Amino acid sequence: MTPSRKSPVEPETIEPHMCALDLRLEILGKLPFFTSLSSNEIHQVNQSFVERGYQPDEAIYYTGEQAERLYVVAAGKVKLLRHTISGKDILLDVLKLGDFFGTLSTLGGENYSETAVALTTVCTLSVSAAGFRHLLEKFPSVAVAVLDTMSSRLLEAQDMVHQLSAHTVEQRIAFTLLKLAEKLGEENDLGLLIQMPLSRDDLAMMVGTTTESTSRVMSQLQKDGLIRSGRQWVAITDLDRLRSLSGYE
Amino acid sequence: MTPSRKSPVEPETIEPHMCALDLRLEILGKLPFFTSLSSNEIHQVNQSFVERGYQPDEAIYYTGEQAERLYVVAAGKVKLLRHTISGKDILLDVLKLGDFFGTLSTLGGENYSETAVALTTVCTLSVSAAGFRHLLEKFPSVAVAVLDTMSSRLLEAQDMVHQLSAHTVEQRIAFTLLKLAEKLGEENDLGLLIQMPLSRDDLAMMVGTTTESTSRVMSQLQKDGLIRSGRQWVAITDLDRLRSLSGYE
DNA sequence: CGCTGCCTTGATCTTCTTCAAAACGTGTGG
DNA sequence: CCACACGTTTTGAAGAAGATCAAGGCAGCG
Repeated sequence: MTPSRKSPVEPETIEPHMCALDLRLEILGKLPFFTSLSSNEIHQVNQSFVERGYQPDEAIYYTGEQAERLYVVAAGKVKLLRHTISGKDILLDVLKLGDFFGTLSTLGGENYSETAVALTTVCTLSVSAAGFRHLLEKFPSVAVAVLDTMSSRLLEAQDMVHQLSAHTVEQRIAFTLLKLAEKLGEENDLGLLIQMPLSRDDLAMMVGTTTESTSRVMSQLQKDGLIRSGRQWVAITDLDRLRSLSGYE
Repeated sequence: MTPSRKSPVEPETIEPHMCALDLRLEILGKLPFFTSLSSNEIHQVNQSFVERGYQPDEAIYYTGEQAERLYVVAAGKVKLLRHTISGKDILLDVLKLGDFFGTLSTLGGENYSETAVALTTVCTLSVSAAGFRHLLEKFPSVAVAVLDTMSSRLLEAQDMVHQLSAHTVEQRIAFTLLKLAEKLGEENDLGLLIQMPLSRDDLAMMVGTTTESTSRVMSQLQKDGLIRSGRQWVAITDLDRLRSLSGYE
């Protein structure tokens, strides 16, 4: 049943030149924050940003560290997690090209509330809290754009709360797969493939359950023909049924 | 055991004059958004706001309605809820004097993702999305303040996700009581009293469980001397033990 | 005083976790 | 190219946590 080849997920390869100047400008210009700016202004903005690369599984920052910077994903994928005393981590979000993370507070002096880890090879652009505040004050339209982004993030988090408190593990997994597909989905011969290495364990951390429970549910979903999945990859084959399963209005 | 008198929670009485002009200015001036403005500027801001009163249990807006306004609580308390198909609502947050709700998106054209209901007699000040956008562009410092507020809101929502996915019902109730006490707590002879009508059912909706489970946990907490509680009210008598129970770092 | 909500308590049943072990896939080094 | 080794995934069985169903109690209010 399961395809006999290796993971269909493309292993993101990033060459050193990928964070080069022209690329940077293009990436910054496409950020929702800066779409309203002229290319000249983008150039100014670019001055404030610093680039940096990370290897898979390398941490970008840890929970509790002084929150000093705002990051933007310039290439690759990043995951945000929280730890618990019991060692039962939870995975808050997965970020791709153009997503930002770190601190949006312009005050500084706070701590990161989550840990950011490179999921693939990653290149980030980042700006200090003070530098960001500067940008906001210089370009009021940026502030408005940031606000809009923030409010949709807040909505997402509340969706998550909603989802966690009122649904079964199966429903939560269905919902999470749909969300991931929306963000990282790529149509191919297997179905709608989620473009990231995604283990049962990752999924378990996202929906707040165990690896075993996740495995059982995934097996069932596969048997029912809603998904196809193998080692660290998942593709959706029946969006409609998955959606109705998720119980989301 | 239980005090023989009626609920110790003050029934918030609001006189018609409570939304009067001078009061409005005072309230607006105290909002985190506007603390940086001069009293003259506050006067300008005030022009954009409209006031309105609500009775307990009256809806301010419903999920799915066109999201056109940003509200501020000028008096009383407001709760935000989400509905599910199964009728199992969840309670996202309780708001008090100075808290804002509604839409922060300056775009308009979106829908409210939650329902806002007056918990007590309530007076709100509100501004249209367009009017708010106007304020942001006129006073850049406001935008920065709004952002900071937003980012702490986002953190709260993520805390909630964290809490829901990794903890037992008992821990979640302990945590929720602590959060409510932090926001609405008032020291008195019973302990740290949560100043709002708070039923078992409300709590259940907040932690994503049933009325019965909540009742069992609350009885146990009372027996163990961590809280005192009666019909629609809760007071905390042992903060430390409650905190350690909640399992929150 | 009796009605209407809230709150409590018990018994049963479902869902999910936990513990344990085996099967599988992938990349590695012989 | 094969075989081994490691991490991932699967499966089973026992147990715990919580949901559900069903009554009954208690407070406040007309």
